[in-house]
Amino acid sequence: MFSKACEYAIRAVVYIASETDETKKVGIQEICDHIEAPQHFTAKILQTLSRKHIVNSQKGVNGGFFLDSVQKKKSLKNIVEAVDGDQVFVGCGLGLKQCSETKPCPIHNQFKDIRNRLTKMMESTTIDALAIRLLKGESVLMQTK
Amino acid sequence: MFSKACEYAIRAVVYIASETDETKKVGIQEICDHIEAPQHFTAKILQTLSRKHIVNSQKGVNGGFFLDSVQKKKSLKNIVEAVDGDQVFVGCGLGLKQCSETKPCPIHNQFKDIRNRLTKMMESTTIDALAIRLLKGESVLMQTK
DNA sequence: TTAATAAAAGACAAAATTGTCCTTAATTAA
DNA sequence: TTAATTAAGGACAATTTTGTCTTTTATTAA
Repeated sequence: MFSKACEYAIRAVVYIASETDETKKVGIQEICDHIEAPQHFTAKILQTLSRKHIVNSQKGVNGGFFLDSVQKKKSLKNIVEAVDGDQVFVGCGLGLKQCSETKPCPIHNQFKDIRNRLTKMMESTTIDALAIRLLKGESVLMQTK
Repeated sequence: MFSKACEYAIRAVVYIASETDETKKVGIQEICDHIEAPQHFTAKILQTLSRKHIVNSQKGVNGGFFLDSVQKKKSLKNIVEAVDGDQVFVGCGLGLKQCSETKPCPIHNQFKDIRNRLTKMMESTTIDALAIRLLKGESVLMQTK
């Protein structure tokens, strides 16, 4: 469904949201320790997200990544689009470039419904909602406890 | 969502279903011409599907690929599982190996719903239903007209 | 039996994705 | 101002996916 990069991105952002605000940051090492993701690869992904203002970063002593209150209100869809693009939300299920209502692929209508539901789900799920549940211990980000 | 291999697989199988039966076959060249897929790559995929009895194949003069009436009644889910495996139907949205009801990832429930709907959709969509619509001109398999 | 045909199979090659390592730039505490 | 710290950035490597080409095997029509 999503690329590895996108999976790491969502996990990293939710973790950052759960641990930071305008006054408190976390470093890449701590992030990756808590989401079990490759450090340098994840750092690259967070660079992208930082450039797109989905996360904030600060270099130097006491630097790190953080999300402010505005960023925490954003939806998961923003993260996915920043990392994987929008094909998962709008693309044809069979990879046809010109799939449309007038020239539909064989599964056009069925697939459109799934895609639209996925889109709505990702739009209506906010980063902070997930961060709060994580803090309550109602969800996990690591493969192994 | 699906790999390129899986997209080609579905397109190829629907085309084969629309053109063949126990008495009539199509060759790999004709298949690929009609679904705009790379010939040798698609041939490999069809070998896999043939080994898994999702399509039939016959070597030699007047050989080719075909689907019998039993195979045409199968669902798309079989094709996807044969090519991409079952992760798209059962895997965690964030790539956690140990995501479960008791240790859910942050989007576990929302994602499970999407996954289940996708599964049902692919289970309830049969190859012959798509082949029939294709024959009626109600859907297309090519990128360009 | 032979020649033609068509899928199977294997060897590669290209491209994309994933992952690692090292250097650079920015920041701050001392 | 200096040293320590931390993200940014670039180069590169490994792996996976996608795609191509050639040879082999099976089948059948002549």
